[in-house]
Amino acid sequence: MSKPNARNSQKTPCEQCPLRPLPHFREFKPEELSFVSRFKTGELVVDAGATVLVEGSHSAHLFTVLSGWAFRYKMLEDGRRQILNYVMPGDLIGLQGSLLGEMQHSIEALTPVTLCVFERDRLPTVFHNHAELAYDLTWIASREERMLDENLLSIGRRSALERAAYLLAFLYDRSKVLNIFPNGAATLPLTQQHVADTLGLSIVHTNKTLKKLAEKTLIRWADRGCHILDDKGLRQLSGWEGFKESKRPFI
Amino acid sequence: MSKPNARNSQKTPCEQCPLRPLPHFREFKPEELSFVSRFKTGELVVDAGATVLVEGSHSAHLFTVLSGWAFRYKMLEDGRRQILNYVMPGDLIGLQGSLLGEMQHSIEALTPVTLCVFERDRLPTVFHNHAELAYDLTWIASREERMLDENLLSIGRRSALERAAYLLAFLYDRSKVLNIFPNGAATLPLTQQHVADTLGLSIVHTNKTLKKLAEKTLIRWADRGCHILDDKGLRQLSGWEGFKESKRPFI
DNA sequence: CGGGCCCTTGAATTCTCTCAAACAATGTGG
DNA sequence: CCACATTGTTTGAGAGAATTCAAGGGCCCG
Repeated sequence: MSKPNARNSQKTPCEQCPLRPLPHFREFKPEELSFVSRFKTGELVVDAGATVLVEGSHSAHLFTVLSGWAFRYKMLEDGRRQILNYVMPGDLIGLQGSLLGEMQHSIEALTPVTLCVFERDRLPTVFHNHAELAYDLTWIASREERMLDENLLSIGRRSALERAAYLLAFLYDRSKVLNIFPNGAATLPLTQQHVADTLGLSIVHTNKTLKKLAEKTLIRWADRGCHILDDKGLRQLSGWEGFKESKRPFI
Repeated sequence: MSKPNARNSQKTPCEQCPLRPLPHFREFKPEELSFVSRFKTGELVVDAGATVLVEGSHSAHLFTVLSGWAFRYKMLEDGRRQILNYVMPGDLIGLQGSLLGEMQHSIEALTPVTLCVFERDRLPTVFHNHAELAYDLTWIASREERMLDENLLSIGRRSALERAAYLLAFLYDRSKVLNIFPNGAATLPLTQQHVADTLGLSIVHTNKTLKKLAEKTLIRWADRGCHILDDKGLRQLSGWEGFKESKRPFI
């Protein structure tokens, strides 16, 4: 486990947030925006591979991902690891598992990540003075549940091939609306070990399964990442219908 | 899929709620109690085996379980079923998956179930006028996430025997604080098919796995249910530490 | 008494894991 | 620039886990 190597940098005002103009996110009223801008106390930059939060710790902060990818995971005592979900720009970190109290999972950066930092102990202000934002928080928690439900269905009941196809389609679906693939070609910044730990498979079998997907020209694995060639084909193979999500809130 | 066979019966006032006095739940202020009592519009009784909510439907209601057991599940097109979580007295139904919009999962009663009914479209009132209750809603969503995280870890990374032990310990842990085992002997009202669909295993292999737990005198399967003989042994075998939960809110 | 539901068991097959080894790409220190 | 270590990917083979198929038994209820 490497050190966070965290640097507090100057703060990007929320009014100039590069994510907020995206059509994927709901619009904010000016007063909401100004409150969030005051709620945000700083920024945190984390290296790829570094740990953002550790299971069992108490974190005084909530984070919103400004850029980069990360993942949430839990481990068993003997080292077996299960990746629970992935975190991308616009996602809130720190709400999952508990509002207060110990973190029930760890978070690790997959790429260099920039985080907006919020003080957890100012949450009551949100609930008392900003009902719409409080509603958004619950909505966000509910969205996370929906993803976990899907992942649970997948791991529990889909075959290895369907599972892999689902995961890649899922990550593609989430990321494509975030304008993070400038050249158009979607590359997921994962290793096969991450895929294995998400699907609940061994790395050897994961490799053989991904190879089958590549043989069907649904994906191509290269340059330490997964290139999505045919997202529709992946969804079809997995029997997953994709997200039915219009605009979503983000804080 | 059988019909709900739902009956609206007379309403138990929240002031006389049999669950609220339990030490497991946090105390309510009088005004919170009176608001919830007005928020509650009725009661619904559902037979064992009946479907409470169906995936894809729009439900105008939220429910709190007053008595009985149920479970949330999702299905693939070809009929494979994954049970996502169980629902017991004090649990809120209808928050998972989406605040508004289509249900993303179905719910089925395991025993006869009595539900307190709330109007979903009065949720904004909660957020605007009852910040503490709004906070509780988010807390409840967060608790559900924690359980889903644990279940995901279990299905993804635990062996069949560990998984079964975890599930039974988990259900026992949740139910023991609810005062629903009057005689002291804990019996979980499940069939082995339910266990199989929760663990992501076939029914045959589930049966053989449960038999091993019985041989270790951790459980006894009889009378259409699972008798917990040694919950500490189950936790130990599964490597699960149990809930670290003090008082919890409920609505 | 028959039918349905649930539990149980055995056997063959399929899937997935572990072990083992090798290769490619990258980065580091000399 | 090369030697070397590290990380990530690939492949084969044997062992182990879990599935499907098949059949039988117990119990409750109409």
